[in-house]
Amino acid sequence: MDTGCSAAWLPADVTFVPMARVLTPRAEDFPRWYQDLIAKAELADNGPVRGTMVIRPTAYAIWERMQADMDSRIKATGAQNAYFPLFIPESYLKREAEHVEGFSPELAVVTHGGGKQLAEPIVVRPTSETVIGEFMAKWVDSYRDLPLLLNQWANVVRWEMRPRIFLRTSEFLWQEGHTAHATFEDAKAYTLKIHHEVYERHMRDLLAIPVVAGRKTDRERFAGATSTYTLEAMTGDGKALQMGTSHELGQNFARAFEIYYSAQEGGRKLAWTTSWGTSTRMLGGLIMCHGDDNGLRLPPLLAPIQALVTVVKDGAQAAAAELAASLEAAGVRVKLDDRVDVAFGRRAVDAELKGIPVRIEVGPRDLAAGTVTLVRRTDGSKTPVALGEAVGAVTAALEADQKALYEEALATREARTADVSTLDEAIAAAANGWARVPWDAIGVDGEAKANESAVSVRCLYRPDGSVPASQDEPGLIAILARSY
RNA sequence: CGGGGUGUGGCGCAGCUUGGUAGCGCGUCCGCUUUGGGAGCGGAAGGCCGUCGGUUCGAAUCCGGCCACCCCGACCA
Repeated sequence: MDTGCSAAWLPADVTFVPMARVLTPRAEDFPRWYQDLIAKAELADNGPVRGTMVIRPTAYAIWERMQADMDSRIKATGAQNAYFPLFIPESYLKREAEHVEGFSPELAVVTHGGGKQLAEPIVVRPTSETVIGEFMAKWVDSYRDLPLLLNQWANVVRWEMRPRIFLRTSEFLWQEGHTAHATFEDAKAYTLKIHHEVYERHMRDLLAIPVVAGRKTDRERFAGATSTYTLEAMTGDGKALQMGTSHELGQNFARAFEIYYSAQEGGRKLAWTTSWGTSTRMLGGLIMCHGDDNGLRLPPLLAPIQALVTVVKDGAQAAAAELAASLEAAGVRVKLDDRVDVAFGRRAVDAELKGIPVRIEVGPRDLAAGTVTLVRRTDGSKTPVALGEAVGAVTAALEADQKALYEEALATREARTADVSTLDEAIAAAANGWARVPWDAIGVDGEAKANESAVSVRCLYRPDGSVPASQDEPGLIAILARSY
């Protein structure tokens, strides 16, 4: 473990006694590490009902920043926010055959209200295609009403058999977009725009997580969709995690809910709809992608607190407060930790657990030398910096570490991705990471076989990286992996 | 639902085989000393031992029922 003894005022030969183990190391027991981290960094708790979670302020602040970024990107595509009810008549779900079939095993159904049995059961929304479809039908009359671009931030409920905080809980928070278009081409173009310009960029630029953008196989397609696109991230244990998804719904829901419009050229036409979502699962992806044995590591652009100015001990308060003020003036999200009555080590460990990108230690010995100590969470480095250059050093570190985290995640993913050419090789490779294999060598039969080994086809894409229009295109590349 | 396991202060556990009325670590609270990588010492609070019943003079411990949760197999953002 890096005990970080390189500060200027320490002789080079000094070593600290390794501190007590804070988390179960990832290599020893990854699921345990994940749970330890969530508990010790105060990110979340399990709720009283199995499968539910309490998102604590530390994690919620991260979610709020994800929301803010995503929300502005979504609005930039022209969509507007709205809110639809939590309760959906059960009959709505039943209107789209494949949709009910896909969701019925995980529905929470309300049968009683006001002390009486309800005439018609009410479903707690697992997703809102159906209610929104109903209202789109009401609101769309003319081609002039299209495209209709809606988004909502909401909670949804899907009864889960095997819950895991953030990754799979019975209730989670998300944004779900729903749009209606006049033509297939327009619907498709919009879906891909969300897929690439909103989701992929959000994940890459804000979360610093490299994702593979591809198409789901027919087997993995969303219930009721004609095409499902996905963004897959690699977790720290070499599995795959679906970070977001967009669907072309064809005219399935338009037909079920009668979303017709009067066309410019005359006649009554059926609209084409889409839906797309990202959820609090991204918090789990963030932890699993960037976390290390000392805790979470937050990308600076995402971090609610980017820099923590730590007063090491009495006598440095004034200088630390002044530095914090300078950082704030420079646009850095900074917090001052002047709790000198709490042991320094505890405060340092806590900041590391929570993934605060940089810490600036200000102590009497630093000040005597006219410096402060810059500690970077990303690589654990400790560097003395002249007091007058601290603000610049912090902003430079934040900028560099946003990139460094992405590069590290990308390098790790590539190192754990095996290029293979047969199904057997792919299944074997999936034991330790991802397998990249020609889809023609797998096929629907191979996909079924892989599933028997708990390996799934995560997505398909063309050699040039673009998203295929069908899984039947020749020459596609498949990613096979175990998944969450 | 099939297989395996666990229920003991807030958290993690021991005690159970060989019944005698509950203990440890962490955390919390108070005090003093500390403070450059999870501080030390002293003191304190906190538990109907999952639940119901049985055996017994006496049950956390033995017996039976029930409940809950966890892990492994069938779904998903």
